Amino acid sequence: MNTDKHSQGPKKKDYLSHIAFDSVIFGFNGKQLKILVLEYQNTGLFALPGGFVKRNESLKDAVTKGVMERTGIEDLYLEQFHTFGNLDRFDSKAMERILEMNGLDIKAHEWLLDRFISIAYYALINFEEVNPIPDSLADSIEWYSLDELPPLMMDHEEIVQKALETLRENLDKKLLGMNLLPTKFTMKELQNAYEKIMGETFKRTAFQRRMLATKNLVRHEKLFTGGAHRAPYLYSFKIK
Amino acid sequence: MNTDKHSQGPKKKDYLSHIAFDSVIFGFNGKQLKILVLEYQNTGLFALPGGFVKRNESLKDAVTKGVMERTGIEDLYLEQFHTFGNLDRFDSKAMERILEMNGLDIKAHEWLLDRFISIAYYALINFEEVNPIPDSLADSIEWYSLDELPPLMMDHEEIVQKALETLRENLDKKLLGMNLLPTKFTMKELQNAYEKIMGETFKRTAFQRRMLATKNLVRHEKLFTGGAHRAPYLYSFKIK
DNA sequence: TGTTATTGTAACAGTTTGTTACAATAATAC
DNA sequence: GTATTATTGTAACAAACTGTTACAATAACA
Repeated sequence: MNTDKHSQGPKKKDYLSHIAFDSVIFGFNGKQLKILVLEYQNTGLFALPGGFVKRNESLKDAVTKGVMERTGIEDLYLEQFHTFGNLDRFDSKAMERILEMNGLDIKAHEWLLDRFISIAYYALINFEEVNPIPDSLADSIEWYSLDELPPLMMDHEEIVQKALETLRENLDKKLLGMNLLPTKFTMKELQNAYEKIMGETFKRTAFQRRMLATKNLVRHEKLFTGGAHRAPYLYSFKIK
Repeated sequence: MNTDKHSQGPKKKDYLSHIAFDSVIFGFNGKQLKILVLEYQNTGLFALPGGFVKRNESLKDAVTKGVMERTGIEDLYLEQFHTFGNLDRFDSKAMERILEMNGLDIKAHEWLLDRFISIAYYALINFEEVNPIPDSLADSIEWYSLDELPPLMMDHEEIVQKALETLRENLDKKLLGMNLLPTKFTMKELQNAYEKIMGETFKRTAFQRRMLATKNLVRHEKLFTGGAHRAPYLYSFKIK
């Protein structure tokens, strides 16, 4: 736990003004698709994990490091999908409240109340393999189902929607590189992931044939779960 | 022609610092695919048309207006495709030279020499239907074939590559909404556009059948070119 | 040794895509 | 007129892919 909770927040001189990033971290456990949401200290405000870009680091490094610091999750494969720049997208009142509730001086952090453009990234992860840790500004960090999201700050709901659209468009290409599933998984788990992400169901036999036809899967030993039926094979993604 | 050539450049207080945009304008005339490149006044520096975002306008409005001002082309359908934020992407020496050669005071425009993150957009247009006009900072604005591009400033060549990749991935979805072809066109012209953009050839009969199967085309009268052969039909895109 | 639930495939049909073939022309030459 | 030439619009067949049904091959348990 960070004990510097009430020490100084980000300093203007260290960061690029007007530039922020936000991340949509999709998590899956074989059954449900969720996303990671922060709740800010004593404010009732919910937001996506985000941050700012230091003057001396690349955008990509800033996002990789920033998401790690705010969630405690390492080795995320983050993919940029859109940059949000509407005029109404920044809510200085909310930001003021977050600063106030964290005992940070508003005058010293005035630059945070200005207009920001945000570059958004998404990632996929198996949420049973990670243990998210809230950063010093946040009260909690929790996995929420997409249909049970709390009201999110600013335009963060729009960001989630766009992330989901992009994820659906790229699923065939991206699932392989992502750690959404355990290293070894059954065909049923794979189908479940596809169905939950795409929001539609697939016929078992056609799905299985399509996946095997991609030549991206390696078959391993069978998985004996104790069920009174034929045991399924385990598969893993072929590394190209 | 802008006669304020040597008047003040963009003022720091009017713009969001550290934020720029760049555009890749693809042009096609039925035969060749080209992109629009600016050459800066007396510097030998070539760049994509770009600009900055005013504090009181949305990113989208800034790009729409900015591209119009720098190229003279109106009604472009611009599509955001990536945001570039590497550390090495800004070249302050080049920017200094551009200011100098345009008689702009470097001290007064120091903010332009700082690090910028750039949101990139692309557009498609029929380059015989427009007449690009260089803005006051630029010497010329010209259409260049992709394989005859001059060396571009900063990371602009990387931006062009990424634009081309995105365009290829989205061609089926995007061509319809874009004004790349004349209102009415033959199947051969459409195939030519596809081949030049995708960088590969297609079988005439299969291509024709695939296009007609999309139900996005309306057939019009025939086009009599004077050639000693059957006249092709003209088509236009169906507006959905 | 049955019974039950689930998995892996084969078989067939229906659809889409690749390839070849050929008839239907516009202009021109005679 | 009629033959010639280049190109276009489709049909016809094959190959590949997808949807659907059927069924054999199991793990565990009664």
